[in-house]
Amino acid sequence: MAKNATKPRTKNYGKIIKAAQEEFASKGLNGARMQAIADRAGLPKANVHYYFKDKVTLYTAALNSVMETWNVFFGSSAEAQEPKKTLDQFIRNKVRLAFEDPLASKLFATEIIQGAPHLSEHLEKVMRPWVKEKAQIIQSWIDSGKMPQTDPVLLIFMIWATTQHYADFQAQVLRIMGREDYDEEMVRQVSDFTSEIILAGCGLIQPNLNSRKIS
Amino acid sequence: MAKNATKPRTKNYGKIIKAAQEEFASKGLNGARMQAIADRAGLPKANVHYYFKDKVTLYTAALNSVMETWNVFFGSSAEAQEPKKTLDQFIRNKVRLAFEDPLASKLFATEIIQGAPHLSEHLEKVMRPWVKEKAQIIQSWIDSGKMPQTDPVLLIFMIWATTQHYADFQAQVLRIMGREDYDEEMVRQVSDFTSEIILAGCGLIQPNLNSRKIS
DNA sequence: GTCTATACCCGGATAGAC
DNA sequence: GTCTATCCGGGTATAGAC
Repeated sequence: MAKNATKPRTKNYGKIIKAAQEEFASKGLNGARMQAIADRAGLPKANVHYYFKDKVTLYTAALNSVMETWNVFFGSSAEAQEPKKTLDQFIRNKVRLAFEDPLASKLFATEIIQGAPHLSEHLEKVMRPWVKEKAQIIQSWIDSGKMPQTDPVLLIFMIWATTQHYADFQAQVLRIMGREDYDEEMVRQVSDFTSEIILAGCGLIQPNLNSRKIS
Repeated sequence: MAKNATKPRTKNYGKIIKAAQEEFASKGLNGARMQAIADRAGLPKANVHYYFKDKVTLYTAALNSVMETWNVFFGSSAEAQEPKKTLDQFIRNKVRLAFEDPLASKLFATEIIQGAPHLSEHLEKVMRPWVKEKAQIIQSWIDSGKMPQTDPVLLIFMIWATTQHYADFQAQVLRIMGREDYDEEMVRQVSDFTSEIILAGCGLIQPNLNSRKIS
């Protein structure tokens, strides 16, 4: 992205971004403290301002960093494979991401809830075309008789909502299930459950092949 | 809640709570401005402090007000009816609530994302037992052969996630669909879609009875 | 490029008149 | 009970030494 990103400068840059993601995700833009970010990064506060001129700039950078990561993950996920396998893989990837990097999802969610003031162009320029493209793939499956009629966009929303829930509402999920933390076993169970309900809901598989009770 | 809530005092009380819900939902606890809340309520700032001694107290009150409303809605929703109708009704009620009062959901979501620091007892004392009770009802349906084996708790999470998505991620949904606002037609379509996928996913109906393309 | 010390402002809270 | 004027802490941002 930068022209000469080979300098040692880049090292701190990354540390600050990561610290910022953590702080912004748990406190929001206004609740976050530059001091706290500096502490997490192991730097004096003024140093942070040296790299990022102000709070909003840093916030935007942290947000963009998350969006880039997500794009790498889901950019060219599946071209025009078979629906069952493609949707299953997509759901499992999203569930894993939610459990492994909940902060990214929380940061994004907070921004959207507040009306996406710093992300509106990204929604328009990146996410909207992305959804359009994927929706067309799904539609082509429907048209060619590979899956029953369903609204592709609402289907994508449903997958997003269900998977991100485990990242964004982590505190609620853990409290209600009486757990301290997530573990690998739960990733598997949520993946199985979510994939199964949605694929069966779309008529791609028969309901209830291997559901298990969890709580 | 108050002992003598008959005084004119109650009028402002309500106005402030409502104003607070709006402000906190769109800005978060830290981003919200007492001045802005006062303006929305049409009162001088000091007046707000007369009724609520500080910002956190007001925030908690706004949050509790939302929780009470939700409890009224979903407290005794369904005893031990038949699964198909009960789940369908529950989903449709939640969708409608999401579209009609997105602020309540946003306020709640922001609080949970940040770790539920002001809601932990409510999660423990109210929501956890609520889920436990509903999960038992679902389990009894499974045990009596009225529906196939599924994890009741994950099912509840899925319904919450999918429905609340339209409230919390309103900005994203509208942008991606290229819409300006929600309307009655969309409430219907989302209700139909969500109910259908989930009921079919649980094996309670056949997939795709009346889906329609929306975008 | 790094860090300490500080200026400045914003906003929550209150004192005190009406 | 209502409102104006003000105080004061906390937090962003920067000046300037190293």
